[in-house]
Amino acid sequence: MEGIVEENGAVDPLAPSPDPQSPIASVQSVIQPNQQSVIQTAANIQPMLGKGNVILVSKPNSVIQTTQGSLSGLQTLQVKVVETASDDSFSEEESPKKRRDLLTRRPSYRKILNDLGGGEIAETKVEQISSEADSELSSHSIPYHTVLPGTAIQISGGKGAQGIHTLTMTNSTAGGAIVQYAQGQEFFVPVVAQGGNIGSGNGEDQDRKREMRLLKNREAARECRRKKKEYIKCLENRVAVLENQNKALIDELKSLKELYCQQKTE
DNA sequence: ACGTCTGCACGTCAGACAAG
DNA sequence: CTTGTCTGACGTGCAGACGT
Repeated sequence: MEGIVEENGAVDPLAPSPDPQSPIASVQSVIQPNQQSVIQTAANIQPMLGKGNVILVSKPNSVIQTTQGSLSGLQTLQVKVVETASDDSFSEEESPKKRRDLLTRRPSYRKILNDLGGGEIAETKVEQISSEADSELSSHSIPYHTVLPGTAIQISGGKGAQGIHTLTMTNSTAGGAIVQYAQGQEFFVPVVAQGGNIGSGNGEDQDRKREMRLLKNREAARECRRKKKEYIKCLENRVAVLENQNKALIDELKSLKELYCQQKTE
């Protein structure tokens, strides 16, 4: 099956792209409406830019750019100019909410990173942290319901200095405590009450819920910041690529002008 | 040494949003 | 509607650079 590379007509470079599994790969347009398109592709869709593939662009005279810096393969590409829906093409029936979503709502960093192919790494990293915490606990035979009375405990793994882990209990509440181990990794350990129930009263349950929420939000905030940084790096890279491209185009224009003047005077 | 400034990372809250 | 997630905004603490 032939691959189709379709220009994403969105003006916003942050606009979400379609399902990556889709045969239609998305490339993002980073120019203003009614201007010629600059199509920038990620390296991971390079294989698609081969013979027999079709690039759909919504504007004539578009420039196609790859991160590889080579356009040689594009000679085999077929570029089709297609009519695409403009921003004004929303039907009256389109709900205001959907319209607003499509036009103004900035996609989340998670979405953006997924589009950029970095989402999976982020997901696995988070899961890895949790599972590492799980395995650390189980490997040291600390059941989740263990009461941790001290503020810090050390557990030797039996393999010398490398096996020593420090668990620091903080934010201790009636409902439990947040335990930090290794490098900033932490988890919540509910305290077993006398009767064996987790928590005891309504207020304590509220406290525990609040602690859990704060902990999760803390981690979410960290993750959000990490993604934001990654995203900003991406944008900076794109700026660099576009600046280079702009420079190259200016040079090309210059030489073509010179050639034209030369031929004119002859 | 000391204060001040600046940048960074963090925790928390609030609000928007999505999923069930 | 409820609950959980994401992210902007705000305030705080810390470290390094800089001027005095």
